Amino acid sequence: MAIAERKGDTRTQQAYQILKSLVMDNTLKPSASYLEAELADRLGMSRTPVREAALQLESEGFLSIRPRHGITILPISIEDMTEIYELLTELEPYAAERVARNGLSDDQREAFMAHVHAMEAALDRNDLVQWADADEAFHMHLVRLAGNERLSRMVATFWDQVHRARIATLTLRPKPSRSNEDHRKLVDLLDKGDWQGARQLHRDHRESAKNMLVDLITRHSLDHL
Amino acid sequence: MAIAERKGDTRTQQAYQILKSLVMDNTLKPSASYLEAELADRLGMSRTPVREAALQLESEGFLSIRPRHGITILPISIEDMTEIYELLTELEPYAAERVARNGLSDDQREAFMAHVHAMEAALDRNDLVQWADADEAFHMHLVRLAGNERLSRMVATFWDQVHRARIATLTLRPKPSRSNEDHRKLVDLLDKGDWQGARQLHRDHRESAKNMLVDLITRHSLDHL
DNA sequence: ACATTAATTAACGTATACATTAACTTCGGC
DNA sequence: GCCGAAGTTAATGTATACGTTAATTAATGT
Repeated sequence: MAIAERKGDTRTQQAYQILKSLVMDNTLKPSASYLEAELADRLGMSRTPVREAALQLESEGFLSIRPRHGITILPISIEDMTEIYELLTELEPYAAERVARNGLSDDQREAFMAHVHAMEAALDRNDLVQWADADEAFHMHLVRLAGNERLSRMVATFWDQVHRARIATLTLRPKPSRSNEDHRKLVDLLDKGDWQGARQLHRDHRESAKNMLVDLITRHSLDHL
Repeated sequence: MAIAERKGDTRTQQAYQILKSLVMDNTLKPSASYLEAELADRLGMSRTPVREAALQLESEGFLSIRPRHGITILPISIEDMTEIYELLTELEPYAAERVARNGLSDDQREAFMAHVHAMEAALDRNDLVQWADADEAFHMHLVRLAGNERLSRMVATFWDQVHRARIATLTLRPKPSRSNEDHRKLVDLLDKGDWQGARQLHRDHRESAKNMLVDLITRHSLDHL
């Protein structure tokens, strides 16, 4: 069944969005291969926009186009996770520092707190997927406020790349109540303009997230998600 | 005149490499627009590979594809420079830390020193372009040794993006002899495993490079290179 | 002369056609 | 029964064809 048209104007953009979401929500399976024609069929368009979208997604690390083997969805290895989390451990604390240096407007603090509340509410409901969404929204809000366009795009891509792994490990990890606290504290430090504190707190936060995840994946032998 | 074939296997890859170098060496002028057909002609191929390459280059920030206005080479604004240098100021010191933590093999130190010597020799000859090349090679060597593939790619793209601006300002800036010293010192710290020193030194190095360049561009009203 | 609208053009987005070539299959030899 | 070579298939890379639509020009009315 062809998937409904999407807002994105050109077919190439549609293909990009749809394919990316199919990869991220695990509809297209990691390590599996799909032919251009196959995907084109599925999206109800010709190979051209699919190819263009696939090239894009390849350069962002979601899949690999191999001449006779089709389009292969790349599994997420521990090495990938490590690389990405280590970079996020540098980049997000930098964002936190920047935001703290600028201070928060009322609206901005509101937005942060809205995400924190969403996280807490989701956790109360035991809705881990919602929690993960709110968590991601919080982090992206932080990064966007840093005011560096390229930083935002990079961080967004990294989060997208590890999205599958995060979701997959959601039920295996301990309840992230500690994480919620951290977020509250961070907002406080940002608000106070304590950039050193904010940077350090967020760095620790990222580092323990990394350790937790890598550990989890190793212990459960979940390489190549 | 069509440009000679290049090693890259597929025409799309060729187009990517050639277009990128034409942008970087200022053959395709910033702010100027070129039609797909025009570029295809120039490269002696059809629009298809040119389009695919252009999409790639657009996502890397080298140009912008606007429906009826052709492919526009993006000029480098002060904001771009600032964004990029600030990110490099985070990312490269991180690389320095990683490398220092691992220590240097003999080969690795040799490679570093080769680049330092190339920089010094170029400076003696007053060959600023060669100096800039060696400088870039040094930094890329550092980043690659950090062992994070994604980090290498990001940093490489950033250097490529500001390449034009670096070259353009080369003759305006003071002789970079201080910079050469810094590089020597850095190799020393990396070798000794002093990761904190290496990180700090390199951070300062990056920061002053940023300030120098931004200052230069502002003073000479060179926005949008 | 200027503005508004219609007609024209041409660049792009997309589909399709086609040649190339790697993968697979089949067949024959050992 | 297994290995290798020739033949076949099919997926890709690339060119090209084509319809759509924005920009431009022409035309008309005031």
